[in-house]
Amino acid sequence: MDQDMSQQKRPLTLRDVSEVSGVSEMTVSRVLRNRGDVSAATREKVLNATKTLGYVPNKIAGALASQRVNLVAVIIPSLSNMVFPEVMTGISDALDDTPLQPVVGVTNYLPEREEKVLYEMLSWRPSGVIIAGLEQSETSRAMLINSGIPVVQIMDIDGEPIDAMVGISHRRAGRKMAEAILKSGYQNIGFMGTQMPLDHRARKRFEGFTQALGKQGVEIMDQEFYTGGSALAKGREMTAAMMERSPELDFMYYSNDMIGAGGLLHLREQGISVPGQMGLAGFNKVELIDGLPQRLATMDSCRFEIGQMAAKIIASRNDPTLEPMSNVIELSPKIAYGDTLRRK
Amino acid sequence: MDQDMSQQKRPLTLRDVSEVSGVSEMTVSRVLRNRGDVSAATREKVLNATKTLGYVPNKIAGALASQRVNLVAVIIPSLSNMVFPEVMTGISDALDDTPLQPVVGVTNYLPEREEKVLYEMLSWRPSGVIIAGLEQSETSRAMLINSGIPVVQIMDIDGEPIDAMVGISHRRAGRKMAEAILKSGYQNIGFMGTQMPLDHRARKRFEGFTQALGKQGVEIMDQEFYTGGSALAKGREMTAAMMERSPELDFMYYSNDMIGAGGLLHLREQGISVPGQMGLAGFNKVELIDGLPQRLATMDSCRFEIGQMAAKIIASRNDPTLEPMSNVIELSPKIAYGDTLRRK
DNA sequence: ATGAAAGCGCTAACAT
DNA sequence: ATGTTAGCGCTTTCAT
Repeated sequence: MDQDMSQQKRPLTLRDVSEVSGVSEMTVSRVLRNRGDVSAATREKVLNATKTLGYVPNKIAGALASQRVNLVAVIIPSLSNMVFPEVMTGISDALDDTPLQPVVGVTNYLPEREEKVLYEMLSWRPSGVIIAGLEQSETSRAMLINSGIPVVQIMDIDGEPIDAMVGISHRRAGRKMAEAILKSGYQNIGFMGTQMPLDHRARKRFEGFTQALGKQGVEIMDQEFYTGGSALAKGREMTAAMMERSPELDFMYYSNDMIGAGGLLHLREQGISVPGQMGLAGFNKVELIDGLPQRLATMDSCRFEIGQMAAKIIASRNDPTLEPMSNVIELSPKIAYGDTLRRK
Repeated sequence: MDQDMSQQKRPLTLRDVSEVSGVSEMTVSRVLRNRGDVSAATREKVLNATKTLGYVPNKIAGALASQRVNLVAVIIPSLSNMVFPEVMTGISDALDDTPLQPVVGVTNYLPEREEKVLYEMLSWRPSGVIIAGLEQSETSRAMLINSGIPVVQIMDIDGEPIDAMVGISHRRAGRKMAEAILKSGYQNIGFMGTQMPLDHRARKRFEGFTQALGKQGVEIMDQEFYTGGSALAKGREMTAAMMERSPELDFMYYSNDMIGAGGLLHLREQGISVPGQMGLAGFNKVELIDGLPQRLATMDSCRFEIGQMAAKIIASRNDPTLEPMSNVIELSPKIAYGDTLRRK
């Protein structure tokens, strides 16, 4: 029963499989990669050997030899944001029928972290890079360009891509929401969101929003920005404070659904009728808040599709048999009116 | 200004840096890794060369040569579960002052996916594996044992580890909650949770819970299990259905905070007083629901610390200068009574 | 303080 | 259908 347990430490190599199965390393390699013609008999032998030995190939060596690494670097600001796990799901989904595998790096919204993570990732020579946002540091841009690796910037398309980009126009999203709100008859509008410098996409939505209001002669009546803490609680607090400050408000636009949900809960507790006395809208369309007493008006940020398309671009660049794809893909988010933005 | 742009494709190698800086590849390598003695002057020259060239080292080659890969494989069932991103945060936190880097693999709760992901990960010969749960398939266990790599199983300690484990006892967690509920005077208890086979830890909590109730002669009065969908909405629906079915209930125990939050919202809308008429408790202590009208009673699952400790174990195994650590670390979750479980 | 040689475990390219 | 030969770009070890 017992094998020779004398030294269990050295990892197995192709050579070991070769010896056990009695064929050359090269043939073993062929079997393992389903390459070239191998007779069913040898194939069998080799597979048996790998199984009984418990051989796991060494991709490090394989990658060095073949100059090919089937990894896609995915660089995102955070995992706790709801949004990014869904992007990941889209990426995994699209990569599932390719040999490519995603590897995640998290930057915590810090440009310096981004540079470090990117450097680490690039040092593995991945087959592609998917990175959130259009605004990277000069250093990061230089690294990406220099690498010669396919790069897809995601989430945002308001700007110039390094290579390819797929996302939505946050400016347009902000504009569309502003127009819908005005059209519904609301006039006294407050805004709540994340502290801007941290979040370019929220900033762009805000810019689009105020711009579209301005075009119709409306100005934001009140605004407030937060950082950190539980978004639900923050939404609650900010909404309370803003109601206090600006009682004439008849609409609250939130830069994300979670703070919007907090606001909604607060208003309902106060007995303020939504969307009658007060309209509300958020952004992202997160499933998480689906069980609230009312469905918050929002706008889909298309994150699953974004991940999917980005991954498909990388895949197409790495497989000449695939259709080449456009380098700029704009997705069009639609307004979900829910129950907190009355329809005109 | 322009360099020779004739061929921008070939990635730079140590050799390129060596030529530009006028020192041997070996010395360049030393500088880049801060190894051995290098004069300040050469150091300077080399660093300049790497900077101007934009050289990024090739870790594939480095890893093959040094037989060392500074990656830690982290294998978790899902990213959209709230819980796991926090584990990741703990891991990153602990790894930040080491040369190690986490790489995430997601299994979607599927044993076959787990095997595949594990195989892929192991083929990169990481310095450690952190994997969620104690129950892996035979194949997965064999791979882990065979690999000779340090393995830390996390989240759960009710069982035998392959190598090391850090987590909480979910059985004990279930028991403690049952005892607290009974002590508070509730007697007619309903349970809602995820479909069991998918989630061993929820199952263990349930077992501990019913066992502790049984000890005091109490049986679960009603129970319901769900899969998929928005947890908040599910909690709402299940709670409504259960109230209908079993109007005598005076306590609802939820296997996670999100469905508990849904239940809470539903009950409040129905005008049922919590925790007077009905007590509630969840599990996990997720910050996400902090802004609800009442704080749900819950139990901290210690996920940040779990990630941290697991990462520290891996780090200590890879660095002989670090203190060796215990292979079994049990964390003790505390009950947070919140506003939905009255204190006796 | 610096350099030269060997080889990590695979695969590409060429035999046979 | 199978085997042989050279590396891939680094780091280890040993010289100098």
